[in-house]
Amino acid sequence: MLYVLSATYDATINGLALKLYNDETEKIEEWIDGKYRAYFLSKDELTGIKGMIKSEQIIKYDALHDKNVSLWKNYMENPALIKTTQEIPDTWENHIKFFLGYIYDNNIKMGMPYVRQGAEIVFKENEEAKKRIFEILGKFKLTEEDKEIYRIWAELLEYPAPDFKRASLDIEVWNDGKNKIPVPQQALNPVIAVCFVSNRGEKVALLLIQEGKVFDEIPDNIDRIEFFTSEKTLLERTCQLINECPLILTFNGDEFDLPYLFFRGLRLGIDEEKIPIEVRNNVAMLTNSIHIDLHKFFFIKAMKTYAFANKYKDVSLNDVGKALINKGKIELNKPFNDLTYYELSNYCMRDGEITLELTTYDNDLVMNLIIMVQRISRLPIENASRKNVGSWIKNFMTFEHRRRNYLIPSPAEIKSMKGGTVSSALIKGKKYKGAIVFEPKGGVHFMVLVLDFASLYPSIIKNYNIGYATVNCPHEECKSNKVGELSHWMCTKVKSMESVLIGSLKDLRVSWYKKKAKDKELPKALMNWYKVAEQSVKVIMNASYGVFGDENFVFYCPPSAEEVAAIARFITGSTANKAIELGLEVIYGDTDSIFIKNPDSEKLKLLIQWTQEKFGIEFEVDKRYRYACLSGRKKNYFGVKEDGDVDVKGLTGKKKQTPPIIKRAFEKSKEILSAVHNEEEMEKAKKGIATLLRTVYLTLKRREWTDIKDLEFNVTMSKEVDEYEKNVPQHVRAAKMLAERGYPIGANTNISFIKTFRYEKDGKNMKKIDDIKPVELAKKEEVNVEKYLKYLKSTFEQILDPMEVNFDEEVLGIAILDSWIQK
DNA sequence: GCGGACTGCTTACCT
DNA sequence: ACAGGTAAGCAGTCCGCG
Repeated sequence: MLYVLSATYDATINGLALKLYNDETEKIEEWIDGKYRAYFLSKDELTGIKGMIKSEQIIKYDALHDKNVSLWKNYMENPALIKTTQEIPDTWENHIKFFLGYIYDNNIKMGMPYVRQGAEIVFKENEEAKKRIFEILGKFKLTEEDKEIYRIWAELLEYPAPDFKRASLDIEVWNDGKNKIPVPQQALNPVIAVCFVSNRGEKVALLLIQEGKVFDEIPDNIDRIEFFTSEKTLLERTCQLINECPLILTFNGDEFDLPYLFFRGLRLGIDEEKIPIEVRNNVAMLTNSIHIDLHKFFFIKAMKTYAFANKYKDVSLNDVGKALINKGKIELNKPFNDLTYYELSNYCMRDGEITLELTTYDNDLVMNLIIMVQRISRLPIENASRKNVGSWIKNFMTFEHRRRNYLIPSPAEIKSMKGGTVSSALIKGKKYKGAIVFEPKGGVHFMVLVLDFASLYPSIIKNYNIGYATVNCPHEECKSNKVGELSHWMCTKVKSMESVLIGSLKDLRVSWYKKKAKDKELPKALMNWYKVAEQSVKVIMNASYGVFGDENFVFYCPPSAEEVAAIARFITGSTANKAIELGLEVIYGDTDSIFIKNPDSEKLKLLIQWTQEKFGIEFEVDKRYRYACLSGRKKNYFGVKEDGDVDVKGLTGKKKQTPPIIKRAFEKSKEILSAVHNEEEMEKAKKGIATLLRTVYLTLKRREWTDIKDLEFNVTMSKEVDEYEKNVPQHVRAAKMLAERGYPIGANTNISFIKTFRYEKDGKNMKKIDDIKPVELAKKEEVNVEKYLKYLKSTFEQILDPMEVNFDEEVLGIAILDSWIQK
């Protein structure tokens, strides 16, 4: 079968080219269509437009005004010419990319199986999947119109995907260790090593023979090493291997490996046509195969937080590898040039292995996530794996407009008709008021239940018919349909597209995929597939409300976003009030959750019943804490589950910037706290933690740490050094020091620094000044121990305060006494 | 000229 | 280019004092 992975505009034929993956030959095939012409719409008949081939009159439904409109559909010679029409007033749909328009108008199911039929390709149905879809649809009571949408989603989610053949590619470039990062566009230094690792078991290293380098033992984890005396031949061989593999995976290949190969190839006199790499703005495409840059994929914020639960902190191969497959980069202590052939190929091969395995671990989870996102978003795989959720949602909503023959409104039209927000945010600079967070009751609470609303925001979008067309709709009779505190009203006559698209995905997830993902009765492969489906939908669900409040989103609609948040406050707020009214003890709650201490089961049942009936949203016990320890600060607590698992939320000890010496103490405290079942054991735990902290305190005080790296703060520098205009934070100062010494420092790098001090002349006296230094430059004597003790204290106060332990008296008191006795 | 109070910036977290 | 709400620490500024 042929899986549609990619769609592009091909200027040489002025048409569309699809890339299809053949799962029998494991090769990419091409399919082209030179007939399709892009078009735009206009209110009036237009004449004298350059490149216009023909026009016809059509009818579209205008959702903003809830009426049909007669428009002119103007076909254009080529997509470049459409751009020139964007400034003409009363025109629509001239921002749509050629290949996306093609996908919409021809209902190309991206990522789905097709077969050839003569010159055409047709969708290949799968009987087993069809049976399951039938079963799924039976679970819902739906109108015919809605049923079709559920069916379309279910089809995309149910059809199996093949085990795609793929290989990772990694290159190493000559470097003399002076910390200069090689610039791809210049490609001054030779490529000395190239590695390919495929999921069919092949591991190949291409090495450049260098003068003076010793031939040592070849690592046994490599199938094949090919040595080259000429770099040009090595690159030609690389191109050949790229062409032979349908999918090429890299980590940062968009910005480095592929452009480097391309420009280096040109520099060595290889014909541009013979290099199968197309370097574009921040993206590198392959002519005959498909390139997926995993750095881009793991950088997608929604993926990072919702699919991978923030397990990796910075998006580096080392960090992601360690976090997801427990495999990090090989640490080097000398420049590439000084490595032996063995060391070099081993290093390069490891990077290649990590890159490949990131897509194969857990039954090809990541590869399947990419395919699933491609299907739901209906984007070419290169776009789906690089673009953020906003692009996914934009694309499937645009698709749905074309499918229903709706006019796609311009962002300006939505904005001018729907206006702005009416509430004010608590945070300066934000557009509207968001979620409610209850004041936590600080202290240790035994037996705490956490109840929450399943997919609260998507459920609100569905149940309250939120959308750009339905919020503050043009009908007089809808104006009284208000919920919560805001003045916006929702349409009672027309269902919003958002409520159907997002509501159906939510329904499918809640009543099918969530259960099936855990169903051990199912064949293993199917259960795994369901896990992927469940996760992909979750990622999209969690972001679905936010996009409506993002001014860059094409269907940006501030009142929609604001109304969703307001209804959520209303729902969670009334639920908490009802709980109190029933005599339950609410100790905390955040956005969609409510923490109840030791509830009476009858009262709890009543609350759940009341809530389900009143709001029609699943409200259930999500977690049971043997005890929860609330620091008294919002978004800042830990809870110990019945199995002893410790859930830590927002505490400083868990933050990535916290120095390892303090983090380790925090982890040990978690172990101690995990064992606590009652008040008595809690008393013991308090003593255990005090003893633990005393040790850390003394280690710091006596400067007895073994490695200064234990003291480093790890902070991400999110911008370039010179973009910090308002002030210069500590980590940026550290970055500057490193940059001066030639270290490669740029945006999104992690900066490790030590808090230090120095003396400065103050008249006749010397004055102590707080300072910082990059860990690479800091010396033991300079360490500002006082700062670390302060940080230790504030980190642990978050758990000691609620446990009624006084840091100074009960922890330091012991420590001071202890150090006095020892002297 | 000094130092505390205050604001704003930045990062990392929560839902 | 999803959203807003919160904690914490630091940079820089304001302001009263004298």
